[in-house]
Amino acid sequence: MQIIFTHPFDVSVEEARKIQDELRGRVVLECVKHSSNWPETVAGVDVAFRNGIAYAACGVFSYPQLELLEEKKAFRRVTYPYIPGFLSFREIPVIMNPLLSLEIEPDIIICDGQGIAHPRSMGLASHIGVIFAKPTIGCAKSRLVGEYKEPGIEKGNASTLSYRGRVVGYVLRTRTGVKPIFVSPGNLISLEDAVKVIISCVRDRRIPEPLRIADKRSKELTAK
DNA sequence: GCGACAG
DNA sequence: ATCTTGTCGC
Repeated sequence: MQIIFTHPFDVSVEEARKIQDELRGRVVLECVKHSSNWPETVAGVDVAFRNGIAYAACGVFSYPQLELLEEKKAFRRVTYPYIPGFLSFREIPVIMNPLLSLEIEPDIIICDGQGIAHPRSMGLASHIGVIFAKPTIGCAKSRLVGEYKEPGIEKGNASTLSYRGRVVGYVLRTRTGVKPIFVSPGNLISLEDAVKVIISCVRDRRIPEPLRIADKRSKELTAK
């Protein structure tokens, strides 16, 4: 993969806000040129923390079989605190190298956080999507912004997530009786396709496979 | 000023 | 996110 837009990460909140406003203009909410069997591969990326060190893991999977094809990991000292709305600046530094060193370039990258369901439409997934000019999907375990009505208790139910009068994502019940997940497009993909892909990546757990495995792997790194 | 707030 | 024991439910 190639970086097509980069910037310094250890910035103040004011600078971070400016960067987000600048990157926002580069987000594309539709798929660009792809065949009927797109995507053929999807990647999941996640970061775990321990003692001031951030551990990242990313895995590339075949789609829709979801067989693990390649894995890349990395760790880095944490240099940015967690600030709601600025998660990107804390996680992207350590996620960068694993993504760059992948031999198999994934068609879509699934991120553990929001896509455009963000105060400035620049959640982690959108940020990563713009930096790499790749399709990305935000898949979060809880809400950052937006209103929605609780989806039905049964697996498969969903409701829209709206923010400032716009539908920015979907609240998906991936397991009966279990807390739903929040899906929003990151970049170069439509809301509909983002949801379809995520649904196809869900096996028998709440979290879609690519992300579940990446989460597992990053946490394993934490123990060593 | 008060409450909300991805990971 | 991380820390951390037991415990409820399929």
